[in-house]
Amino acid sequence: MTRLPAQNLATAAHRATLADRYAAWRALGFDAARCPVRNVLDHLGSKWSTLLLIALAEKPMRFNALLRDVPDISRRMLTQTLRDLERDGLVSRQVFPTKPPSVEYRLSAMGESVLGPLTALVGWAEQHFPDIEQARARFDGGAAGSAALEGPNDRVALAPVPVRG
Amino acid sequence: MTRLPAQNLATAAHRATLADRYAAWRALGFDAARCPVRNVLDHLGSKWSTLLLIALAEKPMRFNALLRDVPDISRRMLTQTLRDLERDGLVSRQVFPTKPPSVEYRLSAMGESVLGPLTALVGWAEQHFPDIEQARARFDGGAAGSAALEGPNDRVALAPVPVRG
DNA sequence: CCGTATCCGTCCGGATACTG
DNA sequence: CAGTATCCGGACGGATACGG
Repeated sequence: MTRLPAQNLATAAHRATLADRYAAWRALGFDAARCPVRNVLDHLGSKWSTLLLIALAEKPMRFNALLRDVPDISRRMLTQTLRDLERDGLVSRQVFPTKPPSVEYRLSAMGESVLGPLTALVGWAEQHFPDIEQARARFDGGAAGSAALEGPNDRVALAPVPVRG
Repeated sequence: MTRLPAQNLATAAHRATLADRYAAWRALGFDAARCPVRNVLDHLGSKWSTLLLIALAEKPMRFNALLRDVPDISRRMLTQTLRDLERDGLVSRQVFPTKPPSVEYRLSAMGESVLGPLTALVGWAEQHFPDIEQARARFDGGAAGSAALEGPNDRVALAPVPVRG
């Protein structure tokens, strides 16, 4: 009733786009090897890769600089994540034959091209972070806690679904 | 020399945006609990959540429908991922008191709002999937294989970096 | 300085069987 | 139909020590 029509149109468009791709993936047999979501996004969603891409977005950095900059990462995970990113062609590794040797990591052209979509998603995450924390708090303490706060928003079952017509 | 100036400007803007946020996170102590990337994107990047969001983008679905639709997912992971998405407020769960009971999952308003950024990222993944596969192939077999293919593209170390000024 | 190797605990995630 | 419980292998991920 009081919904925003513009927003509905926008999400409807996104729905259609995604539904089409989803159907296409299914048509291709939905092989894990051929599904971009499972092959590409799973890597990007890995614990540290996004953070590293953002760190490298600022400027090229050396190994120990990254180690200091991303506070909780361990040597092992830094090496491993950088290698994964390098393997996917998002980051390039440049060795300077100094003594002691120094290695610099920088975003490749493809790595820079992902910053756009990534920025959008990070922006969404920041914008909705309060809502998400609120939803989590409601969900976690919700069962035992206040039932009166959310009365009319809880959708109740009114029209039973026919069980597999 | 032959770079595209427009693209450089665009990525420069993204760089600046991300660098600012990164600096802001650092200023806040970089606590894991307060970093949207680590708190929100890690969940979205989880193995199945993106796929489920896309599946639910098409239309609301019931448990076993999702189980059939996302071929490789197990009951356990489907339950768990749906609960996580529900906890974050991206998916709502509606129980119909039929016999046997039926449960329908649908995107919440916030869940629909993520489709935009997600579509962008999925689009990027699809667009660059061939390049990524190529990069992987080069990286995996690259060390032993053809060195002549990529001659002038390999950046060599020319100017040694001063070791911590 | 830039990693690799090793050890080791934790959690992810699949298979199966069972309940309401 | 829609889950929960249990088991179990393997991957994730930290700490430490060592090598180039």
